[in-house]
Amino acid sequence: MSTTGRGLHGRVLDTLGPEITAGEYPPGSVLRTDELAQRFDVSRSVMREVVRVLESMHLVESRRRVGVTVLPSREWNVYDPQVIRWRLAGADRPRQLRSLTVLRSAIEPVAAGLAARNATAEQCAELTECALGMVAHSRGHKLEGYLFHDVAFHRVILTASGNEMFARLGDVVAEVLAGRTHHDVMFEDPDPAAVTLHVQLAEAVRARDAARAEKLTREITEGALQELDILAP
Amino acid sequence: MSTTGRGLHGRVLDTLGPEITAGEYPPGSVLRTDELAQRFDVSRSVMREVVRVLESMHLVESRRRVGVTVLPSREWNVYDPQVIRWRLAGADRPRQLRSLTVLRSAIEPVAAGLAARNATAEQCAELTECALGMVAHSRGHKLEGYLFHDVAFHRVILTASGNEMFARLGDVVAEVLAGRTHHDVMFEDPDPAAVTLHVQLAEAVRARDAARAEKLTREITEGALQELDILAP
DNA sequence: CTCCCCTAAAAAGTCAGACTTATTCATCAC
DNA sequence: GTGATGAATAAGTCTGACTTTTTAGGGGAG
Repeated sequence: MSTTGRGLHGRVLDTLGPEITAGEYPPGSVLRTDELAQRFDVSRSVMREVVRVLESMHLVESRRRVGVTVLPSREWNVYDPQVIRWRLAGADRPRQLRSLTVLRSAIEPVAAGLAARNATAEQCAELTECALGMVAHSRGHKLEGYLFHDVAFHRVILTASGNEMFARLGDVVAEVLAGRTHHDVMFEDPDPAAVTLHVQLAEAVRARDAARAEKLTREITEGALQELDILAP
Repeated sequence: MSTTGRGLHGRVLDTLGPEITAGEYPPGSVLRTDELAQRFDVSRSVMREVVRVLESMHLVESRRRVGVTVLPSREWNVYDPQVIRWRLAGADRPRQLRSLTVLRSAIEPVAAGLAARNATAEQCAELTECALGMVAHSRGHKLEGYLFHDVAFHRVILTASGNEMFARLGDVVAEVLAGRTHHDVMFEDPDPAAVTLHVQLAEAVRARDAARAEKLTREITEGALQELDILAP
């Protein structure tokens, strides 16, 4: 699941990328391509490709006669799935999880409202199926099964919204939900109220009730915010 | 403003990237690095770096013995500012502008609510200044001046939210607003109601009234949706 | 002494060519 | 028909030489 193909290039990237996003090099630090190539025992060609990719993510900037400068985190492409994974794997995972949960709380209600308007019959069926799966795994420490259906549920909502920007956040939501299950809260069974909300949301979408779908999703995401001790607006 | 530095690498990227995002190569099309290098009259090294970057944006996938395969748009990193610019410059600009405006309508109200809680005194002052600037340029075909202050206003809101994911959408909002002014609607002076809403929003943030700030922003973004004939939820 | 220009050095950028490796496809034996 | 074998292909990697840009430093003119 660590993504980046298995070429030499990918392996170097998967080491250097996390180091940078973890803040191991303070902004303004200068790296030299040749030194990096030596350190990773790869040719300059490979190292240059790695630097180019990091540059396209705005993690670094390469300038002649200067070297490869690490940029401040304000510049980073924080929506790049790769960058998100690297940061979630690093030390400031909690902060990251909060940012993303707040993002969810903004996006998902609107997406659900659109899904209620645009979802196909097939998507409605998938939604119901996922909700039922969540119910079935909501008791007896079946956290993995619950997570699976939860992720699928939210993915369908985002896709069914018909907005590609929303659809592309499916992976982000999946990471957030997985993070919550695996590392942070949720030691026991999920909150029964949350399960009920998902079932009701599936119904609302099927009934084409956009306002209700939006409201229910707002309740779901508010629960997620509270779990992380983020004040509800 | 076309971004990507001025190396050979950047120039090739600025040609090939837009071609791909414009859909000139249907998904599944196979490009060969050597042929591309010939076409652009650059060495394979440079071409490989370009392909690597396109791959990191999930526009293409490179596989041995196969070549460089163009991926379906569903895979693209549509939040990459570079990709956004390329697509906005291309043929499906209108669709793109709609997607982004819907995204705005989800994000900005929540961001404004957070800004009302977190904005510094300095940011409140900036906000007021921007709003006054908008008022000053709201009559007499001073569209450029109006746009400038409008962009600055929304940037401050997104930054003041304190959420880095929101803050990073400043550029996107700037592109959307600029697109609206330069190409699409708005032949005459801006809607006076919108100007008033911005002034009131600046006041609400200064007064730390999160609920009001959120509601006012929702009205602003609903106006933007209506301009593009997108049904209001 | 200050300021400007000129030179030299440093690091990225570019190129060319040789070689390696993985993958696919077609052929052939069973 | 199925499975193993081999050859062809295109990306992947390495090396070394050369170019270009930018900065820093030194020397000369005022």
